[in-house]
Amino acid sequence: MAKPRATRRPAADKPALTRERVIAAALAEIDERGADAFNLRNLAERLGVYPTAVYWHVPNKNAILAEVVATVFRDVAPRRRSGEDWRDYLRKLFQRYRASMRRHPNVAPLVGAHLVGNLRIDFDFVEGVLGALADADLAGARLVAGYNAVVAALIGFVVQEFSPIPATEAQEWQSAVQQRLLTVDPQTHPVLAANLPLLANQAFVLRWQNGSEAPLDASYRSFIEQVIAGIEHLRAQG
Amino acid sequence: MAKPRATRRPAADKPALTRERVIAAALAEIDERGADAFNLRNLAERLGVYPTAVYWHVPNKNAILAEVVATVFRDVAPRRRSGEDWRDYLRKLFQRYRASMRRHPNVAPLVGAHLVGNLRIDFDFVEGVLGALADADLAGARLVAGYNAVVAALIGFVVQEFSPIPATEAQEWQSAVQQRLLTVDPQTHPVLAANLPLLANQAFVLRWQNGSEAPLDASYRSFIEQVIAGIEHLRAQG
DNA sequence: GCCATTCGTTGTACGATGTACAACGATCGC
DNA sequence: GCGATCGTTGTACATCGTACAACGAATGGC
Repeated sequence: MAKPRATRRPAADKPALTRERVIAAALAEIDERGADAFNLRNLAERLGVYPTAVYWHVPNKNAILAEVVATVFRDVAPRRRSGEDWRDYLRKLFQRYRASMRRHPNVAPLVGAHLVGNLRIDFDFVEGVLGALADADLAGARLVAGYNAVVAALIGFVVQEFSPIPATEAQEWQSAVQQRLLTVDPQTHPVLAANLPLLANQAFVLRWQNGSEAPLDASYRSFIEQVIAGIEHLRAQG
Repeated sequence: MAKPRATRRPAADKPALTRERVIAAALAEIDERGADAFNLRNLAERLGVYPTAVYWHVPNKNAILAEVVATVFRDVAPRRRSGEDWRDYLRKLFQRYRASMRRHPNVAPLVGAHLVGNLRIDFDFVEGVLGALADADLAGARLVAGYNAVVAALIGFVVQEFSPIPATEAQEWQSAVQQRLLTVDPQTHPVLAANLPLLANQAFVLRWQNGSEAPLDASYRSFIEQVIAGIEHLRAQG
């Protein structure tokens, strides 16, 4: 649907509804209210339009969400500089991906949930990763394995870091986790008990805030190096 | 809500509604229809009960979903055998986690989406990972970094591997991806183009089926070794 | 410069869904 | 036996996605 060959309404009073404006407004809605609370009526209200008007530009809600995700991660993949070390390229890619997510943390649950919308077949992204790994002398099955590892790691860490707590349960969740942590039994869980202060709110599963409020910067930096070490291991083996 | 000190209805004709039966039925519903299509009316129908009856045993829909996820991953963490190499322990944990997900692939989107429900503070799981890493001589900040890396990797890969395509769009999606792959330009995306046959349906973002239909066994096996190599790298550095 | 056509929006409507709430009956402790 | 409590029935409502039918405004052909 929608073949807007030219702006129809030159300048009535509203700035003319376009697919791009719909997506941009949707992203703004999600940023402000969260992905769960996102709905078409609020979106329409923001656009100053009836709810069903947006259906002219977009087939359905899911398409909007997919488009929003694609927008957030447009141009994450850095251009490959000739002669650039593949390690540096991966470092840059990981940092940029996380930076994009940090700008719009509320889209995190949308990214993790579906195959659809996972970087919707962004060939530049794929080629970026593959090119780096090819430079690391990976080919064939090892190239595939390396690629899947990088993508899984990249998306996995960041999605989990920034996935938000459902707003309605935020306070209860916070104190529930904190209380739970006080009940750790040093007999049955010695390492956890011994490292509680270090882990509390700084480790997956043991957090009560997400990456927006309690970013895992140090862990992520280390994670990138671990991923690279994993690739080094992969290329070293037969 | 719900302090069933004893089975109230001994054996009228229905087998008595309990929290456990509600969760089990919810899991069955999700297995059959997918997480998106899950709703309380179908759940109630399966239980032979009015929709609002389940509210006696469970506060709301989200709680059901969280409980379902917890059920699927109950006892994923293997017991730590004394003297067992930490590498072997991690290998086992990774394989068991994936096996659990494979049994109930439709819960994958629930796992990825929210902090809540992420292995809902299963201390045994946490202690398992921490214990293995402590055996690898990690402590302090490096222990935290290793733990976060392992959890992110573990959940990230498997969630993405098994996250299902929304059923309604399955066929269109499949052919859309396949067609898209035929348009790859070897000039701008040489590595991708050269490896298309290897990557098609076997690599993230380039798939049209999920892990239930096209499992990434080889990639996952390699991934586990890469994670371990990452940990080795972490312990080696200052 | 008029008019049929197409585009984009306004309105209306409906079915699905989560869940609040008030009966109401069955069961159990006494 | 009887009152309190537990668990279920039944009703109701607000919210949401989206189908569908007008309807008006810009446009291009004449």
